[in-house]
Amino acid sequence: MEIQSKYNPAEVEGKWYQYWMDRKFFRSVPNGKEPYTIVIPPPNVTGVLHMGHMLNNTIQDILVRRARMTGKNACWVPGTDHASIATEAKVVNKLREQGIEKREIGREAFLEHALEWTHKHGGIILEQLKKLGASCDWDRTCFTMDEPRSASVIRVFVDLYNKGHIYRGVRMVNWDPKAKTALSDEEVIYKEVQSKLYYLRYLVEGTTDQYVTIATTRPETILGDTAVCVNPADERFRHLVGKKVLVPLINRPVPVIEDDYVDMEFGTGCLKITPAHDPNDYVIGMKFQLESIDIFNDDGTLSEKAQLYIGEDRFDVREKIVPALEKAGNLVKIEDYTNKIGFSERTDVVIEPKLSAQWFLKMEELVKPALDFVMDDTIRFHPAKFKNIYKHWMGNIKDWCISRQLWWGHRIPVYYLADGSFVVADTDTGALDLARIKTGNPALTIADLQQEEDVLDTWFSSWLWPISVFDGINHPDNEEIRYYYPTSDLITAPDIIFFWVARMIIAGYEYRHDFPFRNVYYTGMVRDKQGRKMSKSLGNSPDPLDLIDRYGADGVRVGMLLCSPAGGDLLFDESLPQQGANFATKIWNAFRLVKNWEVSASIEQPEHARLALEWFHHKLNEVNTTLSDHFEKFRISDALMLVYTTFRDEFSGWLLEIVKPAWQQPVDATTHAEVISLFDQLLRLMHPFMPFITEEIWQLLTPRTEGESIMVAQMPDLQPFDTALLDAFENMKETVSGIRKIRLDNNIAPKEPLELMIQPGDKGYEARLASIVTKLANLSGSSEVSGEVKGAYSFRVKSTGFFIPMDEHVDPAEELKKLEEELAYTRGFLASVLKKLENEKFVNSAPPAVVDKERTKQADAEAKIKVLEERISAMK
RNA sequence: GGGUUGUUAGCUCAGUCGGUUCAGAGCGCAUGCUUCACACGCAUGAGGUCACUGGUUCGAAUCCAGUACAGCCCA
Repeated sequence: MEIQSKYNPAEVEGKWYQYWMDRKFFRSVPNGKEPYTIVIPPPNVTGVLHMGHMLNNTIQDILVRRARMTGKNACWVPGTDHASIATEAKVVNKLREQGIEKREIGREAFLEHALEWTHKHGGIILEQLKKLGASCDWDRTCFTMDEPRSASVIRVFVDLYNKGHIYRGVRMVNWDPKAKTALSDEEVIYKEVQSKLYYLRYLVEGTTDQYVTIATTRPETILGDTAVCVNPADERFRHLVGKKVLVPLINRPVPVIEDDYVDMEFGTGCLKITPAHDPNDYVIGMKFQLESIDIFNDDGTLSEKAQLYIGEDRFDVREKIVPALEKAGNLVKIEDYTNKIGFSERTDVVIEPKLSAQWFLKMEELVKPALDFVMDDTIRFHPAKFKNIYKHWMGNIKDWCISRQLWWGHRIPVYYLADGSFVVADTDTGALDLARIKTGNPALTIADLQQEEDVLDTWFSSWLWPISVFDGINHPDNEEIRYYYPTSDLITAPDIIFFWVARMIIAGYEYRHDFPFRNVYYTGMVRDKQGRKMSKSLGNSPDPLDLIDRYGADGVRVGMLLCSPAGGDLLFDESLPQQGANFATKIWNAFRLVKNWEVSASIEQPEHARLALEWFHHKLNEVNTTLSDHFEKFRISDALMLVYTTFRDEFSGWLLEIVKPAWQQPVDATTHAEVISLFDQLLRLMHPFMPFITEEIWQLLTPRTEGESIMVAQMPDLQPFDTALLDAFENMKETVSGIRKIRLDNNIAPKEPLELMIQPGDKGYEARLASIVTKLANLSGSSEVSGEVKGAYSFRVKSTGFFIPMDEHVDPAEELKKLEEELAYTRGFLASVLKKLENEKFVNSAPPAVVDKERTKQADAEAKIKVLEERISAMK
């Protein structure tokens, strides 16, 4: 067989993905096996794959592939969400470029444009995931606005309304003046900005020279002021309480009130109150029954109620009102000031707190089981530190504003009657029936009902995702939901712990009376090398597909994981996928070595090969056991590092080097067959991390029948291992390293054979492994001695002394110096052990096992000191 | 401002709930090697008062308290 000297990921990866697809290996249907289920965090339908997706989906694929190979019925459900605000914004922009305004064409036509957009862009991200190797069951691909999912959302809204959990209320919401919609608190990003603090003085009514000075960062909002507030304990302003002051420029008289909310230390200690445009002022406004004057239009321009600057943008007005105030004699001073301002996550404009009528979901009752079952580890968070954050949020939960003033989304199933009252039903005919009953008027028609214009928050559909992808809302008893729910693991980023994770848990308990997933694994955020978030504006995010082109999907997958502990950020650098690609090459080269051996049935298996293979069997069992433990604890990075070092160091570095026949010599058939078998098992352990190269090599390693694949092969069984043999082998490695070091220090070529003499102690050397040392260290021979060897280099492993006689090379003074350093170190170590053992309290109170270990250390150190002392005295 | 998490090698991080020669890994760095699968490699090595200060304990990177600094969440 001809094997290419270079591994070519681009060729191999496409081929095998198609092979898996053609044979429906990703497909899952309920059967008698234990299910393993992951629902994908649905990416935004208009988005493209970014580095966060790469990390997130790599981890999911690793878990799913491993589950499949450990006998489970693995099901990974892909899908996308409709992303109300982001998608609507993109469609609006696109239409605007064509000179079309959303309002002009109306809701129906707009939705057609949005759907068209979705069809055009919606599949891109899922196609990109295929390049990564994602083993999703593509037949199950869902969309939050497809038919079953939409019906689920509407059904849940109606149900929660009927249970009394949903209400309509006027609240101060986060208003996005660009998208012209309310946002939930979680969609607001607070950023620190350099702004100004303006000190303005208000004339006390009925005087001509008495003023009160307030400080504000938003001078334009004075037009909506309806009070000035001071702290009741503040002597400076006592005389003003109960009087009125005049709002500058418009001379509206407003009362001076007192409330201990006001911080006496901040600004002037005197606070202007604008109930319509500040959440805290709103609370005070309610308390004192102040008038609310809404001076802004929905697009952030000033309304007629502002009296001045009508129709002008809020930021333009800020520029203009300052000179006007100065001219009117109301501006006292301006200071630089740093504060945090909320920005829209989607449109990045400054959020305007605004009073408006919205739909809310009451959270207080719903969160109860969702909080308890996380705190008692029914649902486990990895890492567990996120439990605290979760608890804090759940404990301080506020009602969820679920309405959005948009068209792209699930239209709220509320139908208004002419008198402003409303009915809630999942269809318009259902609503009509309810309306007829409610009004007692059987003559009502659908035309008499006006459906709510607003749509639901996108998260109001994603929170049902683990249920709705199996159609468990519409058909709660269907076979799929009963088989796949609860799902196994959720892999997501911590920044949506409230948006999504918490709410899915809430919905799970409300609609399935059970948790939606057993484990939640929080990935870190992918940052650049300097620790900055990857963003389009910084241009510091590599294109994932370009990375796959250059390093192969396997290389990128390994690179993403090499350095990403759960919950910890990943500082991405191209050296990481480079390292992954290098590792793929390493595997390929090991394969070439093994596959290019000439095999001879007529030669005996050498002793060193037999021993090394026996050792590696045990090593593999040990690794497999540790690997299972890592996976159980979601230490995915550690798991990868383990297979990485096992393949590179133990398999390639030790095993293959030992069994490798001499140049152009054949290998015996027994050794060859065993190496192939061990290689096969290693490939299985590595497959979840590097699906493509492992499949390619697995298929070439031995003849396979049509339809076979490593991805549906089973992982090696967990078996016990001989730790004594593993320990002995580690000592052997130390011996070989000791000889190599002597060669390096003395410039002795590897080709030059050396003679080794061994002075056995009670530890550090096992004669049965001698043949391996002889091969690896290129020894001309080895023999046991009982005493000192003169004119030799020496080193020790445990209490065994090793000598390389080299009269012509050895510098006795140098050798003596090394020995004395080693002796001093060992004596120091012994002293610290004795200090413990001579301490009665230690001997009496420490566990016997610990004391025994100390005694062992003592004995080992004493033996080594004896060896060293003998050696030193012999040299003198 | 409130809450919360962290601070271990040049960098990124482990350290499995106080005890194996426990101070580790990967990368990077240094030195040597074009050795026959692999220089995308191999061999060997250097690097750390475990942020600081106290306390508990026979014993602390690990537990407790405080300090400094940093991050995250919330207002």
